[in-house]
Amino acid sequence: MIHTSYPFLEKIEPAALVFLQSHVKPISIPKDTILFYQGDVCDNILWLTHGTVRLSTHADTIEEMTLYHLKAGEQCIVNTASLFSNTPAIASAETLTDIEGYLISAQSVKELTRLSDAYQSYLFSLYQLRFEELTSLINNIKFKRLDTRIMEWIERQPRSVIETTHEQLATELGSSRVVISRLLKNLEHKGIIALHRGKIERL
Amino acid sequence: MIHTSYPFLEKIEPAALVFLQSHVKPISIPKDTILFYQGDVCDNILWLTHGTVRLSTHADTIEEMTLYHLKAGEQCIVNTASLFSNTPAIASAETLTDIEGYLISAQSVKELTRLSDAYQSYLFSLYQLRFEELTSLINNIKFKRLDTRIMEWIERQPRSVIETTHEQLATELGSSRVVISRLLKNLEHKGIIALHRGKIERL
DNA sequence: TACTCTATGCAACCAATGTTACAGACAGGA
DNA sequence: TCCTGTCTGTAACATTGGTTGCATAGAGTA
Repeated sequence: MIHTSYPFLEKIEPAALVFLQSHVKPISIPKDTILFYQGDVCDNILWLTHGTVRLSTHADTIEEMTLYHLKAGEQCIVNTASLFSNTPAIASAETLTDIEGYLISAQSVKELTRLSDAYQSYLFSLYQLRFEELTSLINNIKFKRLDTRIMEWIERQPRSVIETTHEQLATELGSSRVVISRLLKNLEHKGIIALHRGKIERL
Repeated sequence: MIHTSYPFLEKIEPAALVFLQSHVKPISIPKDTILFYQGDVCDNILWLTHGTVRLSTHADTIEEMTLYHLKAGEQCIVNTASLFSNTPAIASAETLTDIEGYLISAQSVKELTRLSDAYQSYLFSLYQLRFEELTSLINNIKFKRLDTRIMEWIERQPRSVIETTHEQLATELGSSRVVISRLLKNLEHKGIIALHRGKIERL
């Protein structure tokens, strides 16, 4: 039996729900696990109920940058796109926390899509969300300076004391540790933030 | 009566087809027309049957860059996303050629989505396509040098003699004319291309 | 031909970001 | 306490791309 906050479950058709109950598999995965690599072809779908997953792309080099974060109630679009069109995933997925959720096989997901309009429109709305986020990311990368992007990132965080290292922020924004440290120090001099070991404090 | 190469029409349900025939409006629009601006809320959908439309974002400044090109048989995702969720379009659309197509009102599109599974999966596949393109664009902007991006752009063009100005290529790639000219000249010195007025020749 | 508009070339300079290399500070465990 | 790994600070330098300003070349037309 599924216990989850997935939004489409509220509207799901009875037949689809019955189908689902026998075709999902609960799963727990520890922090810092790679779920799939950019280039893999996915053959099942993760429904995340607890925790966070980070999706990132990299080019030929080691450099990488975060595309978006997957949160509870969301199905990963990269995962979905790879599975449905049987093509290599265009990003890598890595757990940022211990996570819990359900696994659904490719076959079951496709069957569910046939059975449930509610599920289809859920997928559709997810695509729209990610599409907007990616476009906004392109705008940021292309037109905004890195210090501005750092500030906006800081302001997006829920708490004023943010537990992160400069290194982590660097991979999040697709930059290097040294550059981030330098710009953070500037922001501190301007009195906008305070820096501590492993923490950034928004003032 | 609709005459078009839209792929989902081959599989469309009879009832949906009947509905469609009385709810689309043929339209012709000249070259270099803005269809909508970034920030507008779209209230109808364009089905493009002839010509090309360019979708571009800009930040606060005048700088802009091309997100993707819309071709015959494709429905614009930015248009769709804005219409369905009633939110501002995240990009601007401009005709690159004279275009022909059909206009469908917001209401009719929503009705069509209810009536037709074929249409739904068409939309779905379009989202996947654009999603992959955007991710790849992010990768290019972030990790590739401009001369590489120019070369890849040149290689994507169907003919070896490409009719474009440096200025046009600059807005396509989100750069400036001077920089593009400089890098093109380098590529010419390396014997990769030849430059003529208004033309770039791939060697 | 002369005029004009557009496209291209080029030089000098600047700003943003990345790289390399090293030093010092903090925290936890032996 | 000492040791070790991690995190942060900082300087010097390289590179990419953007900007400004001007010169010149091609193409069309009066």
